Amino acid sequence: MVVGELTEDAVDGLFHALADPTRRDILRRCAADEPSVSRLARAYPMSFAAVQKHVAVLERAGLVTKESRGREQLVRTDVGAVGRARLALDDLESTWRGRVDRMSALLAAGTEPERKTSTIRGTG
Amino acid sequence: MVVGELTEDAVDGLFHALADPTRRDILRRCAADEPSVSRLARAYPMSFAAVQKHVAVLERAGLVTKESRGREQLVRTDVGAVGRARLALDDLESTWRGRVDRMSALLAAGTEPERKTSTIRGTG
DNA sequence: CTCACCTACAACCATTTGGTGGTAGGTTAG
DNA sequence: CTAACCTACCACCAAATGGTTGTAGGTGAG
Repeated sequence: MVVGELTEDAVDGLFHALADPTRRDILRRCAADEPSVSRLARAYPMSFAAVQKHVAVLERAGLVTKESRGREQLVRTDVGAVGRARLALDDLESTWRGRVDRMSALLAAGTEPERKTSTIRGTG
Repeated sequence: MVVGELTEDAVDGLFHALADPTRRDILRRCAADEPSVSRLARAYPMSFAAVQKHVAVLERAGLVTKESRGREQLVRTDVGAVGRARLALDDLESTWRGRVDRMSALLAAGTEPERKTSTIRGTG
């Protein structure tokens, strides 16, 4: 039992969303700032609709959330969602690492001061 | 090997290769075992050529290696490569962790340590 | 109200992807 | 040698992706 919350489709969407440099840049921008979609769009050499689609892909993957503020939609990166991608990698690795190694990884994570500000929630 | 040498293209290839359930399953199989391409192909409800393409995608991403043994090509998962994907996620996270940390410091020094949703113009 | 702006959504197009089959070359067995 | 097998590579096709433009609706300012 590893990532019970993450279905194969969810992992597909997660990695697919991450497999694009524009989308990864959007993630960086919307983690440091909280721009509207149109302001985001001005940062890239493509149309507003194209950026809108990228944001939609990220939103479907659960990597960003949108918050209505007036006539704008503020986009913000869900920091914990990247933790879900990490869990998907853990799940992959656990296959060939075995349970003992996995447990030691958990122990190592416990002894080290991991980030507390980004709670890794399996619930999406 | 320094891992900071991950180019954007490399990250693209990594995540794209991981964004497919068949390819992820191939990774699991070829980490536990070291099957030939044809034996691998028999495990999936698709043609040999299709599986061959999936293996090629994984190989280009550096996730598996092929070893010639007679007339066969044994496929094996490069365990360290998944670590590279993890580092790509680390890179993503570190970007905004640093910036968020800096912004928090600025906010703490200047005004109340609340979110930046506090009044922007006027004091309300 | 009008005007400007932001957003969502549709239609459309070029390219890529994921699948198919077929063919050619190399290797092991008989 | 022939036969059987494994692999690489080709052409082809349907579907998805990434981009474009255009249109319609909602919101804020004057």
